[in-house]
Amino acid sequence: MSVTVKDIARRVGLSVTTVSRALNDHDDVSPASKARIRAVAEELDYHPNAAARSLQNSRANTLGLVIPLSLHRSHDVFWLEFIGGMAGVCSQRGVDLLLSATEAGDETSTSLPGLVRGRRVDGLVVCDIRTNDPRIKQMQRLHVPFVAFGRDAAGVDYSYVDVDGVSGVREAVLHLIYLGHQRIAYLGLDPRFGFSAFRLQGYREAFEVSGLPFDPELVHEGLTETTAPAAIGEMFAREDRPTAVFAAADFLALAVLPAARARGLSIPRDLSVVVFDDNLSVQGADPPLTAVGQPNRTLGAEAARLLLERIEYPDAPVVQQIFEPSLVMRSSTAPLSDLGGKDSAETVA
Amino acid sequence: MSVTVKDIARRVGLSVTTVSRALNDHDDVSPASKARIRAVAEELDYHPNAAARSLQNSRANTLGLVIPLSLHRSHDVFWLEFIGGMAGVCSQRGVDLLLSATEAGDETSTSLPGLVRGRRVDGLVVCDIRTNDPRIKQMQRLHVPFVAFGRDAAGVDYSYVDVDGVSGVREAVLHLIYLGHQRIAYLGLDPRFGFSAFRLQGYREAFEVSGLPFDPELVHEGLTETTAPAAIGEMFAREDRPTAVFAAADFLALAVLPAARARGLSIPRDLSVVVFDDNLSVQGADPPLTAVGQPNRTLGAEAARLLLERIEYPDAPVVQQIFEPSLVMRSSTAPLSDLGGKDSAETVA
DNA sequence: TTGTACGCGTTATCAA
DNA sequence: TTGATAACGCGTACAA
Repeated sequence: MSVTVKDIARRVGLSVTTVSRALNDHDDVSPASKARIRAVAEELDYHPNAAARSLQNSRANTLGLVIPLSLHRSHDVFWLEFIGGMAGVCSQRGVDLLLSATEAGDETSTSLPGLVRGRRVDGLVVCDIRTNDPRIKQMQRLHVPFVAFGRDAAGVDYSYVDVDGVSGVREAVLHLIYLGHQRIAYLGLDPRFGFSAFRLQGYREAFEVSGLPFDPELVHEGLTETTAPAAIGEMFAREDRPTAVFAAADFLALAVLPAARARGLSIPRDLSVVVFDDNLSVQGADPPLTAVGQPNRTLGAEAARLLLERIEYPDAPVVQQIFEPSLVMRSSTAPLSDLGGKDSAETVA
Repeated sequence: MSVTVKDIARRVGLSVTTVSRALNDHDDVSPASKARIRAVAEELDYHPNAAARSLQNSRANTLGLVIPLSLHRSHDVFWLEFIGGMAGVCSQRGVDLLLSATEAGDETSTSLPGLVRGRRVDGLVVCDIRTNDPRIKQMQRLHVPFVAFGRDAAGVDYSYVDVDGVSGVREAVLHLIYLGHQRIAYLGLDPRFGFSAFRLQGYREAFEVSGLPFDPELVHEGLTETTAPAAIGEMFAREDRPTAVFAAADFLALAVLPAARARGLSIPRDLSVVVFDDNLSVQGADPPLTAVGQPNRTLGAEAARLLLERIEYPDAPVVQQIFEPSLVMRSSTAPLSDLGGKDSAETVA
């Protein structure tokens, strides 16, 4: 059935030791033997048994990615690119990528440390860190090599890769403020996500920096696909409706568009919109939305690199890598038109 | 470092054999021993070494997913849901999911059969089957358990999961024809993709069925993100521009919208649009697009199920599962307005 | 330069 | 009900 070193050894009339060394390119094998052994290995289509190898050198040669596929809206395109980034680095470095997609409530499944302790993987990239995430402590206690994607507000004693949500949102909101907007709504996700606090903080900072009053009434957190439309509709119905909106996710921004249209609000003339995370749905919207872009692929790639390093040098100091998002100007933002007037629809950028 | 059965055995004063059997819930261990052994295992946070287990029973307990992440537009949301579907079934069945994301040109990396022959995985779900895909033959020759997602036009002797691209497109185009359209453009992807032929065939069949002339001039294949805008612009510039468009991918449809706007064509009044694959960018477009929806998650889940079955019963007959896509009516399609008139913009659905 | 012998952690076989 | 032993396939001291 399976071809093993033994088969090759028999075939070439040498010992398994020599075969093993030849295939691993040790330099204490005669070139002649090496050549023959390799030829035979090729001919027999030999592939080393990964399990045996793992068992021998107690390394799985595999990275684990723990990702909450069903927690977010399942079609959150961000993750695909993140995965792609990790996969690229993995294939380049000759390690495999194991996907552990945790279902929403199903924390019981495989314990994360279990994956490592059972030598299924050598380390983990853990996504979607919540504030005060118990998984972090657990992994630290068990000395599981890991890199977090995202961080909880408090902890700073572990390696992570993250985007600077504070500055990303702050710049986005400042952009709106520079355009003259003062009543800027904040549409946010579940505050339990680690990034939620950062994004909201960025929003507040923008107001602080520019000395504008912060109105808590304009902050809507915990919005979901089902609750967003109603909340947005209500917001627009009010007398003192906002003149601009920051949306923490694509689907929130896309819910704003029809709601605005329904009330006869034209974008960007009557309402400016900025969204966090740039993707096809945001670019293809009408009008294309000004967005806070993250280096999706790079985030995944760096997470993988950091993890590999961490596995190799477990005692190396913690590395924390924060990427700056960039504001991509499109045509959903414009200067506040004076007194709700209808003529100042020029974009200043 | 790692806790093994030996540690447990020492601790409870029994043999490793008994420990192993207790942990695997064999019924020839005294309840008392079982309880003690389990307690100690828990206490020591024991996790069986996956490699050792694999080596012993020559099963990796892992499915491989071979997916072309960078080949398509990287943010093709479809794949994320497909992966989610597979991951769900895997976690439910207690097997792991190994992701092998092949880079565009990099066919050399790990040979697919190698993954199985090296016992890295027990079988493969292979995506993005091309016409006459060499990987299929290779896997068949080496008796690698696999399930394809997609099929090449010819082959029918392997297990696959697929969407009925022919009927999906045919119904979509017939919908347009029923609305009175005759000049319907076809915007397609690289014809080397297995599904391309099916989709184009669906397009042709719609014309055959309804007895309308088929105009090859209206067929544009091999469009990419970079080439699409020009091709579309040119198409609209012509005197005999189409009155409706079928787009084989989200980004193609999203490229149609601004091009139409630029020429003063209003959708759906002057131009109807149908797109293959339903997702957020399509739903959030203005207007929301009539789309051919695929059961993304189900496709992934079924692929995983089929593969598990195939691994367990390698000699069972081939299973080929074709899912019917469904046409989701939205507001990008409307009856052909007579003589380019501007008043008959009612939707008939 | 090559071969012998052992161990990685687990499970299965067989005997007690 | 339990235990000793072998085996899975590989890599590596150590000896030759």
